Amino acid sequence: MAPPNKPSPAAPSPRAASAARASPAATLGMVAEAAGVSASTVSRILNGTAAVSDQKKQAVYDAIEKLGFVPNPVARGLAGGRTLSIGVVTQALDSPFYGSALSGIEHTLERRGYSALFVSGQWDAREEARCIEMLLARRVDGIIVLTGRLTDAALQEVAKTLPVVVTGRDLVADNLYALDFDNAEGARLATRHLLELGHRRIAFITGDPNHPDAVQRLAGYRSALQRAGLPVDDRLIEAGLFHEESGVVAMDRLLDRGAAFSAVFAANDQMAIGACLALYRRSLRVPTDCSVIGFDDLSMSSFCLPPLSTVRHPSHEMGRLAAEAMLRLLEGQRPDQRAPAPQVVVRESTAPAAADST
Amino acid sequence: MAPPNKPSPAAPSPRAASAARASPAATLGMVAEAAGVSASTVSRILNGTAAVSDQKKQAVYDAIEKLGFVPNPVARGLAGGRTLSIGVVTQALDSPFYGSALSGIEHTLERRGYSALFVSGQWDAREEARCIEMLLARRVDGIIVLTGRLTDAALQEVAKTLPVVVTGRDLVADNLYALDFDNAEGARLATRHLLELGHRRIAFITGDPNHPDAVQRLAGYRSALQRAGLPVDDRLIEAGLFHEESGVVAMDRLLDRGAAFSAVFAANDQMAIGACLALYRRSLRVPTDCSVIGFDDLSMSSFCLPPLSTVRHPSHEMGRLAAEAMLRLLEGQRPDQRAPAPQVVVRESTAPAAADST
DNA sequence: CTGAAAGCGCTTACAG
DNA sequence: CTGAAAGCGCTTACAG
Repeated sequence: MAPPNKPSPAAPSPRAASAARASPAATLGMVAEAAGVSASTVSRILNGTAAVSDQKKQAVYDAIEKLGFVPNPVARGLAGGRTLSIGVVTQALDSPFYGSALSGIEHTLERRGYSALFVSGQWDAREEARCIEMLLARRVDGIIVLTGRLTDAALQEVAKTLPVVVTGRDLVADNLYALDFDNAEGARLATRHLLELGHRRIAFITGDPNHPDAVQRLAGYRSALQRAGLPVDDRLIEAGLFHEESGVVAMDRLLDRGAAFSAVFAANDQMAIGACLALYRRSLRVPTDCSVIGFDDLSMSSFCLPPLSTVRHPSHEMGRLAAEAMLRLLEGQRPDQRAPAPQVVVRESTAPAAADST
Repeated sequence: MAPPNKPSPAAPSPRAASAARASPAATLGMVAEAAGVSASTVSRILNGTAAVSDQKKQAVYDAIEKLGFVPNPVARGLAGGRTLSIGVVTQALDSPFYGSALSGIEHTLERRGYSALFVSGQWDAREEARCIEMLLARRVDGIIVLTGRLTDAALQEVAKTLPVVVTGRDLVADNLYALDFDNAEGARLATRHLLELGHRRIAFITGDPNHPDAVQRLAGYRSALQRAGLPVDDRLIEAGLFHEESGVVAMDRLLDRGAAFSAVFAANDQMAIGACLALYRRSLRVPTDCSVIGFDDLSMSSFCLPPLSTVRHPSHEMGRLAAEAMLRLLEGQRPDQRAPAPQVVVRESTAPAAADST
């Protein structure tokens, strides 16, 4: 419909042609020409940057439609400084907990036109720092850090460059939002659940002591015991590394040293699952011989044998909330998302203590 | 050391300043100036595009060091057509199988300077197509598709634009590499393992019939039975959806209809785990009352109670191989990576059939 | 071996 | 309300 004003000045260069052998890929300039307006105008319409007459607007939309134009985010990123991408540093892509959080992030970001760049820090502060460098180099618009081992100071430094949201910390700083989860309270609840069932000697498998979650959960365990007027017996505490195998090792050690307990609380579900296997190997039944409770409520935990009691730490929702907080930061607003309160999920791995073990 | 030839023409613009409040971010131009060479020369050194005298080379490296210069991949992508990023379309970020594959991809790509853009197709062909559009718009250098529901034709179409590697298919096309895994053989092996244990009535829980993996595994099951001269009884086949819950539902149905069987083969570990729970609910013991074998060998499967027998489908390695194939395609070479042969992993969920059930 | 110049596809002051 | 122009930070023919 729009009359071709002049011959197209932009014959596809050999480079462009090889980059897109299929469709030559319409550019904003081509849209402008087809609609008989300037490139600036097309850009403004696309970004809602300025009011444009309805007439031109329609012409532009028609041209976009006809040419199948999709703005090039790379060029957009270079010119405008915004790439519509958010960096996400996680510990691992193959973790049941983090995987679910990533999926929560992806879903809420994508419906707002952002895409996520996932990089994993491998539980190592130096790696995490490298991830952040890389994300900075790729000019992401913001960075979400899932817990991790970076210092608060390092995070605040990053926040001087672009918006940051971090989970698992209690930290306030400019251009940064911390979405904290009450791990201590969660651990307290888990321990209390066991106490209420009549258990008095409750073992604890802690997570990696370098991980903030681990120390908070240990603190919660201790505090629940103390509130109940019970001693904290260090011989009942064994360290794991948050994965299944470390749970079996920890439980083996507990058992080998002849520690007497009628219940175990593992600082996460994966270690609880490992602990159950160690118990099984010795023909000890859960929960008859020993109750076990985990932490996180992974989706797989309801399929354990027996289904695992745990404390709910909604990973998918945590991811969603973190992403929403990032969106608010990007809009220049103060985020206000709050993590849900921890809550015990009672399934079948915990039972009242036998009369003789109380 | 390099004498400042002329006053810097590039005072940081207000935009650049706000985009990087912390460090002003050195550019290639600044490096060139500091080293007393042209931007072209710096670019060539960085890319090894042409021989450069050692003298200038050294000056440039010094300048890069001093300024802490990191090339901007966004600009690089715009100018050179290469973004050093690979799009990966997966089904879900929170799947134990795919998560592990993604991690294999990430590791091998990152050590070659590429980064991965993960997007998930949600088990939906239309979603997958959208993911690919998005990746194309972001100008990734190549796309890895983990199985998925796209037609072969659609994939070939994408391969006209950029290199594609896809898993779970047997497909040859230009600029595309299919890394296939022998699902049928794996299923045959699993079934044969059960047969060798003396089982004669073996139930099968298939995966989503729209998924190629599912149909191949079903075929393998059938073929093993036939080779053994046994009939295929459709009443012993029940469909699941590849997740745990569908495994319990399928097993419930099998049990409810009074089908007689002494062993079950589930088309993946997640459904096998679900099946075990259903059995447990009815006080049926694994493997005493019923043997169960899965497929995939997820890392969690060795922690099941009892530890699950399965066929090894090495997700992490599959990811690594797919990424390596992509790297070769990018180098203009023909990939030659082959998926490892399937292999039964015998653990404790399978046992000889009781005398009366053979 | 090395520069100057044009260009990648957009955005954004700057002027109407 | 709308254009022309400059610029984002690189790469790559094109000429020496």
